[in-house]
Amino acid sequence: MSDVMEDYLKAIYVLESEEGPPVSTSAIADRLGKTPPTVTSMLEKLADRELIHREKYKGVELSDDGRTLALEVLRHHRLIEAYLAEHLGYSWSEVHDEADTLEHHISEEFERRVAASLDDPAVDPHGDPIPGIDLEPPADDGSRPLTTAAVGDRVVIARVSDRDDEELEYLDRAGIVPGTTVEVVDVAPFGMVTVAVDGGEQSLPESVAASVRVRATEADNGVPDEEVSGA
Amino acid sequence: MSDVMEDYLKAIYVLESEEGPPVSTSAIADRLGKTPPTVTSMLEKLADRELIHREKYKGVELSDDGRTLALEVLRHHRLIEAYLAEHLGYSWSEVHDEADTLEHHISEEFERRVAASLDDPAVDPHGDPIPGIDLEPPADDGSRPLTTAAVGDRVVIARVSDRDDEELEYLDRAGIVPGTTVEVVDVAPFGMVTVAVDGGEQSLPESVAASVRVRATEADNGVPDEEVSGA
DNA sequence: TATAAGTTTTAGCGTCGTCTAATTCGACAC
DNA sequence: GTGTCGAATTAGACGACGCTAAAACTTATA
Repeated sequence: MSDVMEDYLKAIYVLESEEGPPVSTSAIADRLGKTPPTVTSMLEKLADRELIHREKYKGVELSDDGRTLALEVLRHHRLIEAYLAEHLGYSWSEVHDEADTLEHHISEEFERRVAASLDDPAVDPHGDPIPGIDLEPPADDGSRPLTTAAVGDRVVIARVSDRDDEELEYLDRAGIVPGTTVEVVDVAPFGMVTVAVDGGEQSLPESVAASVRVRATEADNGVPDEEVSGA
Repeated sequence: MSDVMEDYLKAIYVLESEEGPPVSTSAIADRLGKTPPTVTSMLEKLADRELIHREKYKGVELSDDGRTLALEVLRHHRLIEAYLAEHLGYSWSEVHDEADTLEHHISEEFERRVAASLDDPAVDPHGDPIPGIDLEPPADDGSRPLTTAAVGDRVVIARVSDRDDEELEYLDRAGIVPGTTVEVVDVAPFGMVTVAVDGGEQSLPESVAASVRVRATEADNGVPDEEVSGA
């Protein structure tokens, strides 16, 4: 397994979680910053090794082996993020890039020691679940995108996508961090969501709001109380 | 700079310290486990980038740029070794392999934070000097190979080469660790050195003794008191 | 249902780092 | 001086991974 293959598997895993299988060639290409032909040829190799199931022109899906490998990389990534924040003083918005490289280069021993020194954390600094040592897919945490909340909802920030550094810094400064409780004060027709946090208000464009996941506050029952789209 | 190039530069740096320039193609090939033609072609690339000076059929020598790069990698390596031992509970004989990989994959930020959390250490767990942030070559530390000591000398273990895991484990168990004071009780004609340590005695074959470096104890003046070989 | 638009794959190529086999070089002995 | 032997380089190949341009497939639409 090369670093590169690990990156493909991780990308497919995340895309499966976001959009469900099958995952398209172009979605992978976009996420990894490669051209579609490059992705096609790597998908052929992954299929040869039976890490994915592939139907030409249709898309791919992780096999059990591929999923296990993807979860191992994801476990590395999130443990490293947690470690950097906890023991080396990184802020939660800085850890992603460092972890993205290191995840491919640590030993099992290192993984064990880092996990132990953190007391086997369940989530990373962005609120994303850390796969366990058994490499089973983490259970659904009941969070949903902020874009599905309705005006008046009081919700707790569960996770913030770690894809974009600048966005993260912005949200950090705005006080929108995992664990904070916010109230939705407005949802504009073009998807802009405004929340009350810390006495102030913050408006988030749809693209950003979609990458913030929330959970109902303890008072609520955890089920969205609006229709979410059709259904 | 690829990982691979960094490995070549580091190897050339170490070989220059051990044997002085010029460094031969085959010495590099041996150290890195590559074939000589492979090394030749990489040396051409390093020379193109002016990281080394090269005379065909003669050997190579680091340029100033190349040396700086080598020292940066070495700084990473030794800082990581120190960090693993100090903060993650690795023993000093286990750290080498992990550091050998990670040294190529950490950011400047990570380097800074690790150095700070260790309070800018001067040596790694094997006793090897850690190049400073200025990337100047470390000054001679006055140590010399144990093979140059004479019977009756009392010396302090200064450094133990980190090349071989098993050798390291053995020396660790024998109590031959940086900082220990030992007395040389015998030097056999074929190079075997026997030292008294901890009330017991340990005999080391020449190959091992050569990779252990010692310094005079405080009582001494730091200058070898025997002729060392010709000179 | 025929065609256009968009996606995916195929074809063909370049670079990097590695190898083996063949050749050339340099140094030392005679 | 010349021959020989070990070290180094050249020649030629390969696998991994990336790209662009062209062809093929899918799907939506008219």
